[in-house]
Amino acid sequence: MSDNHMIDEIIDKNENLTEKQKLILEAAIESFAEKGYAATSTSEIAKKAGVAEGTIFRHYKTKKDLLLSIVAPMMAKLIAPFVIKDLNKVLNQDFESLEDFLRAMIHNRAEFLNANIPLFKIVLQEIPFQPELQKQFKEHIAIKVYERMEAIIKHYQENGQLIDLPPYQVVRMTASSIFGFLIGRYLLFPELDWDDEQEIEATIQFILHGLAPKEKA
Amino acid sequence: MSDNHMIDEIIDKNENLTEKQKLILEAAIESFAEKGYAATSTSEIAKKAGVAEGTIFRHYKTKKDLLLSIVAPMMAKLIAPFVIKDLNKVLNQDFESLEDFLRAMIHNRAEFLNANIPLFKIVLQEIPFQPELQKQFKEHIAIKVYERMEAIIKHYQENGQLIDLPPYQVVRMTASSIFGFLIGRYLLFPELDWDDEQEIEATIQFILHGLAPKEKA
Amino acid sequence: MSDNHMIDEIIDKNENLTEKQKLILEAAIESFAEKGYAATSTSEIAKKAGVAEGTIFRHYKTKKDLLLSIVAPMMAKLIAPFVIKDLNKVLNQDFESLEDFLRAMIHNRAEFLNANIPLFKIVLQEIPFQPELQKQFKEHIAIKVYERMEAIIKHYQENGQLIDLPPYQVVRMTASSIFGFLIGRYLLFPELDWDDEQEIEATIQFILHGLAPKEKA
Amino acid sequence: MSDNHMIDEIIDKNENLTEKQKLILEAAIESFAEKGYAATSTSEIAKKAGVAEGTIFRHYKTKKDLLLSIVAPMMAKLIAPFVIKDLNKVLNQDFESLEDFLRAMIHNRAEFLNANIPLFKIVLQEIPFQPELQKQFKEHIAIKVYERMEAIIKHYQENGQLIDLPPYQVVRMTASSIFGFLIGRYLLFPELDWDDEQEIEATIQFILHGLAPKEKA
DNA sequence: AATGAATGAGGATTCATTCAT
DNA sequence: AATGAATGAATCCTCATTCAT
Repeated sequence: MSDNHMIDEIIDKNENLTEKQKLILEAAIESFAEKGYAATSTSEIAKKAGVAEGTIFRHYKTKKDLLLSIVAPMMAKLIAPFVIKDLNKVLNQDFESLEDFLRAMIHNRAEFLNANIPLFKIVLQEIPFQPELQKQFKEHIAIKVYERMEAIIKHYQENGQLIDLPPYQVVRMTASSIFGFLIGRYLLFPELDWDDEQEIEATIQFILHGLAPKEKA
Repeated sequence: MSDNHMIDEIIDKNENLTEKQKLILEAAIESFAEKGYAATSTSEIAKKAGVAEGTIFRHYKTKKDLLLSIVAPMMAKLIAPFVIKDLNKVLNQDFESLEDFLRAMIHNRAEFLNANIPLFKIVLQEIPFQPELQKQFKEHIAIKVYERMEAIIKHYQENGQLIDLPPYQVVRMTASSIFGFLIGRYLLFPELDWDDEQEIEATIQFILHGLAPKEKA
Repeated sequence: MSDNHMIDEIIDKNENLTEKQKLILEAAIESFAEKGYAATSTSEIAKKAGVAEGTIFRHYKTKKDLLLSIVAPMMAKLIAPFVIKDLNKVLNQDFESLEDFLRAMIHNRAEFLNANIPLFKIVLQEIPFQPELQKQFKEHIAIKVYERMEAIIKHYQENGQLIDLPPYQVVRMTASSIFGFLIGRYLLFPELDWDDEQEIEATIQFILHGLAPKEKA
Repeated sequence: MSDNHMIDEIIDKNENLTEKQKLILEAAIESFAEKGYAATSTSEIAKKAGVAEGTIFRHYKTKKDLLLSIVAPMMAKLIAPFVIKDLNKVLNQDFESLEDFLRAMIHNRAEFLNANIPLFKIVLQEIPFQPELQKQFKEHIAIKVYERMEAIIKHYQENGQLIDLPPYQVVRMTASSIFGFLIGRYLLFPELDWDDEQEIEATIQFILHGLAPKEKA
């Protein structure tokens, strides 16, 4: 809940930024999300932001710089809860059941994404084409986050709440289910009526049953 | 197996196409998949295809035309098995168990995608930006395919093999799990060693358990 | 006389060039000579040539390419008479006296430059800033040409027509005198009335006396 | 010796200049000499000088102003020794022989240029493109200086030390020889080992012999 | 069917200059 | 005096598209 509204955070509350710079970032996020990075022109961003085109380049050396200055903090924030130092401790104390942990995590990240849909779209769409982003993604998500998740998974496997699959499979299946929901909810069919609580609950149950330990005879 | 190798099918075996046209399509697919539609120039495609720049426009009125002529048949083929007329019949006879049906479907589509990764990438990446594609996607996938799936889901729900959730949720969870695997397998970490049989089997079990009907007292 | 009119030769008579390409070269030469390479814009060249700006870049990858395609052949032609294979032979037979040789050379090169003043200006003005040109200049002029001149100088020193200074000094003084005349004549004060024959003759006499062998007692 | 080190004089010792102004001039001289006026940006100068971009324009209304404020005093200093009021008197008393006069002049100007190579480069390179400079050059060099030289030349012609050519030819040949040396020495081949004393002496002898009066029968 | 020269609008970026602080 | 953010025109260059051959 506390780290929602990335756009606010990386833009409005950032006192290092000029007024114009904020306008540029807002305009860039909107356009990149809507038409993609490559199909958005800097003149278009300038016009939307109400600044001169030169102003963009005073603050961001290149157009790609502008993109990275938007996406990099988003990726950092996106994975932040997975890399807080005392995730493990918190875990043992607060979430005795996997179900509660899953529920907390999903709610937390869903709220975060819900508050940052355009940024999320940009990240999803540009990672395949921007090697810098891929590098960041692999280094942070695939390594730091994965390490944490592995520990947590082993913890729940040891106390018998989780099937004994290789951790990466557990991660893949959980992540697929969660992102599958979020992508359907926010990117594919945002115009439909969604009962978020119920959808999340169903997703949690799906994961839990899908990953339930095998019954022993 | 039979409908694999889209690229071959929509290019090499298509006798309506000039030799040059085939070269253009191959070059375009390669470049679009690698750098994205917007970031690929027609002159680049011409060079890679070894044809004159003008030749592209003799066959495709615009660059977008070229994209659509690549993506539209791919989308059609992708969903083909779900819209064959006698899917339902085949179903009743061939797949008494949901597990067998799922296994057959996943194998079939995974092979298809495996044989058409660049095309799959293009579809995934361009749908968000091309309204024409979105329209096709929604009309075909979300409607035709969904109708079929709904029938099949109801069938398995009626004979007690499937949890009693709204069909769209069943579709979402199943699709998430399958695409989650495929995206990880082919797009995110293609360089890793994957034991495809085992991964698919684990995915099937995850879906089956996740969607197993509630045990009745 | 035969190799005058470089502009004609590198432009009008070159059948490899498009009509437009010729217009571009003419316009570029005129503008570069008048305002310098850096201060001439490609849009200006296009306008003067009556072609679209893009046309320039279809034929010359970059603006610098355009410059080099103008200057390189000029430099080659400029030094051509000094590197013809049988310069030495011709020399012995045709020019028994240093005076005749000097007169022939000066007339020849003066006519050449007279016919190519804008190109000569471009060469002079851009060499200090274009490393590629400096390289060409040093490799061709300073080495190939110098070797030839050295042989000729030694020849005239041996038969007692030339002072016994190091060849590079002889070259420097001769070149200074000739270029000094040409620069004054064509670049600094082209608007004055010059009696070319008389000026050249005076220059030749200046060089000859300046480089006359010391009288022996 | 006394008027060497123009850069020092027009910059460091000039108490009218702010500290920042001095930094700007130094940076501008370095950049203009290296890349040419047109190819040097004001932001580059600002960066090299360690001042804000705006600071340049506080002191120099335009970029061209900055150039002129560098070049004009250089041109003035360059010709200063030729326009001192009592050059003629000094002449009669101090330099009975043309040779001594030439030697003194060459040494003096060579030292001056040696101490101001970048400024000299800028003057040479920008005169062809800056009408203001051409005007100054013609008015001062070609007129004031030329008048003095004419008087001196006539003086030495009258006392039989100099050939009876039109003074402008004498000037041209002398100037060519001297500048020919300086350009070779400082601009074309500064990396070679030069024995300055010997080169200057040879140049003087070349001029003297080249301009020696015809022997009378 | 195929070419490739030609186009001119539009691309990202740099420029000299201004002005509020 | 000095700053540096802001400007928008101009920079070089690329683009998708056209058309005569």
